[in-house]
Amino acid sequence: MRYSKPREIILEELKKVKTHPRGDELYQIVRRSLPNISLGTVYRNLNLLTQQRNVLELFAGDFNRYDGNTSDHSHFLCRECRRLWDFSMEPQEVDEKACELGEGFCIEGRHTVFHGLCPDCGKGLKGLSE
Amino acid sequence: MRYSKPREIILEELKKVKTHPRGDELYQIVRRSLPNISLGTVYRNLNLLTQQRNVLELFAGDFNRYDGNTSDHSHFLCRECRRLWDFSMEPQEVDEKACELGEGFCIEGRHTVFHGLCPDCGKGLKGLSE
DNA sequence: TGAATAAATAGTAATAGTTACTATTATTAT
DNA sequence: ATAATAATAGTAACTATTACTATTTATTCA
Repeated sequence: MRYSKPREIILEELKKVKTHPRGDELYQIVRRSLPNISLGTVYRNLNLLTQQRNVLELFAGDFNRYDGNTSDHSHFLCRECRRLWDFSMEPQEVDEKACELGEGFCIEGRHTVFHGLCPDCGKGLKGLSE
Repeated sequence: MRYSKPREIILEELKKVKTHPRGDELYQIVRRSLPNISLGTVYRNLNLLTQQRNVLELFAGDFNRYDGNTSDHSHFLCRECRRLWDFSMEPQEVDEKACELGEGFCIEGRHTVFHGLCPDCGKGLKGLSE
């Protein structure tokens, strides 16, 4: 993969923001540094950076969101306002049935999605160890 | 909320399928029983049923998917084929760094989203206990 | 250096999942 | 039954995302 200035700035700006912007929201941010950047360039590079694991693609709420923080952490999605919060609590620490009113978050449930390669798509990989 | 035949069949059909269909996919399924049903009706009712917690809205992969099984369970998203699998393993059981080649699933990571009400939106609720 | 190459981009059009709208139909209460 | 109104069918509109193409730009190698 070849170096590109737009890609460098896209990653840089994503790492700066604490929220989890959608592609088009990040486009608006990046446009402040690169007024002529194209929306497609942002999306294309977000997909690239996701594949390289330089950014995290979050499927939560309604649209794809991107997170420049690739370290393992959870999120909290409010069913009312649809905001996506960073959430440091580990899944196993939380009694999901209880409304954690003390913390201010009323946790109604959780959903864990593992990701990687399924048996079909991981076949080539499996071959390496055989 | 008033009874409606379409809604009854939408829920019934969703509970039948083992996969996690998108709204439009479920529409195709329901059309076999109700040929005149409208796509908007399927989406509207999926949103309703989600609010009532009769179905689970899954944000994983790329589009909204719906799960008739509201019991607590995880999913596995393949980054290659984008299929979403049911996954019985509990988050805490899995060493995410290891490729679980024995099981056939190569787990590269996980993402947990808690859901409920954030401090702002849960204010009314908090008032009850004060 | 400086062409040759091919990857990446800008700008735009197209795609597709989802929602909004409106006239009509169907459910419920009186 | 009849009134009130929630839900629907059908369609149009919306919007996040992707595809396409001519152009620009980074890299290679003579």
